[in-house]
Amino acid sequence: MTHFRKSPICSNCNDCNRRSPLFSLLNDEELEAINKDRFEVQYRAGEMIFKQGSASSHVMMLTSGLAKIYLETNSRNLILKLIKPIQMFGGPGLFLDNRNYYSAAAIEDSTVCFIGQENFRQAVRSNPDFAEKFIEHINRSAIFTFGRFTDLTQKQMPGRVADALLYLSKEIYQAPRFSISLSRQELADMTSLSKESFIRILKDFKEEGIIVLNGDDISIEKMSALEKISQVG
Amino acid sequence: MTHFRKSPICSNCNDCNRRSPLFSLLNDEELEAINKDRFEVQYRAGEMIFKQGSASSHVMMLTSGLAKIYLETNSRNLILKLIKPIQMFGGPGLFLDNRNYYSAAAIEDSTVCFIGQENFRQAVRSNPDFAEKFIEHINRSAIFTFGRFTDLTQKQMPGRVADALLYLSKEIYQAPRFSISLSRQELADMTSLSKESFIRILKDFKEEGIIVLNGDDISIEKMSALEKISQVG
DNA sequence: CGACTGCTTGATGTTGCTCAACGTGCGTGG
DNA sequence: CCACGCACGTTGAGCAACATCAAGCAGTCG
Repeated sequence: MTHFRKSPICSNCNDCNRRSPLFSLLNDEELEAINKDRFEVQYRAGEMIFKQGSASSHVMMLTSGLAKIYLETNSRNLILKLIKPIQMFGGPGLFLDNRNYYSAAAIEDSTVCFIGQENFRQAVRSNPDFAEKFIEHINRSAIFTFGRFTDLTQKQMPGRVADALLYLSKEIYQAPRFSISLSRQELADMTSLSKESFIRILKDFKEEGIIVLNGDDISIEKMSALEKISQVG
Repeated sequence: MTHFRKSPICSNCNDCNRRSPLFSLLNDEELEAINKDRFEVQYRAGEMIFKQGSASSHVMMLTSGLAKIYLETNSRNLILKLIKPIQMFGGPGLFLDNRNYYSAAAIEDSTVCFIGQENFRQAVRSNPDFAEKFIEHINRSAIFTFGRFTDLTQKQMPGRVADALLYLSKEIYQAPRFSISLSRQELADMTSLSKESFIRILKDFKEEGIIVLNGDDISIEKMSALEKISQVG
């Protein structure tokens, strides 16, 4: 089960400060205010962090591990993006109705830092640079979502699988070889395909020598071929 | 062609001020700053307002007419949403790289008010209430996009066509009967269907007595049936 | 009157899902 | 220790959903 840390990994916000471009804009006083009732929670792989529709009272930072942000629908889950350290998430309901418009769950064992919403809001109000940077962050998310939008509605199976592999390689693991901690179902949820279809395309890529596949270990052998497939859709 | 108005429809921002919850938060001085180099452009139906990828130097308000916001892809266009008076658009690249991440075009003859980006930015910096409200606006857009996302990836044809009709009826025309100013292709672009498929489903709805269809005139006869179809997908 | 554009309909082909079966590893209880 | 259940991954077969292609039709503009 989840475990509230008595002794947080970060004793103050300076760690995040060093690593997150957003919080480096706050002065000591503002950081102190945010630091005051900040707390951390640890999650085991598979555990839900928050659920779509529930009340959202905090802004969150992932400080270790790997998490998924996903939309829940009648039938399926749709993974919008993955979150790795140090990234902020939990935004959309903010300043609105304070509800979560997507769900989040840990994929690997993870640590999440919770920042009180009122404190965050106060920082936005008092510090224009911080506000601007935050708007920039939201806009970047929106643009990312647009990209996903066109990818998922316009491309067909091979293009979408290629997208997922490239995303994992370039954005998440930042290497051409990596060991995936997502299940096949979750990989399918990233592409809005059935897991059977995802597996089939993966097999095709393997047989064409584009990737070497061994269980959860993937090595992209022909990066440019994969990029080509991603482009043509 | 487009026509730069020497004598704008709004002589100052008070009109928008009255109607847009966002600008009502600015004081006279801030409004004056924004008003200073504001200008209006009129577009004829079908004309493009700005194009995906181009530089974005202004925040825009639609003050009359009807416009579409759409993503351009290799093959098709995907209409993200429609804009009616008085709504703001043109956001995502703001505070980032100042580029447009979607295209906009007039569907009916329209008037657009252009607000200098630097002036807008200054208002965000100087007025925390305005900043908050603007963030709220962006977040609302993001949430809307999430909804579209799940609708387009999870529902099949009848559900998507029902969504489009309900959107037009409830959000845009705000009546159960309306005369559509979008082409069949544009309606299809709202749903990410081929225009043939869209037409076919429309015909089905007509034959089932859910709508009365006469060219571009649509009357929704069985609203609850349509909502049901939208829900089950 | 002919060319053109947008709408509609039918016929045909492809894509990708569902379902079912089977394999494999892993934990649990006898 | 083995037997069993269970979750996950893999593969194949059949089918539903949707796109594409082609043709016809009405309105419009020169």
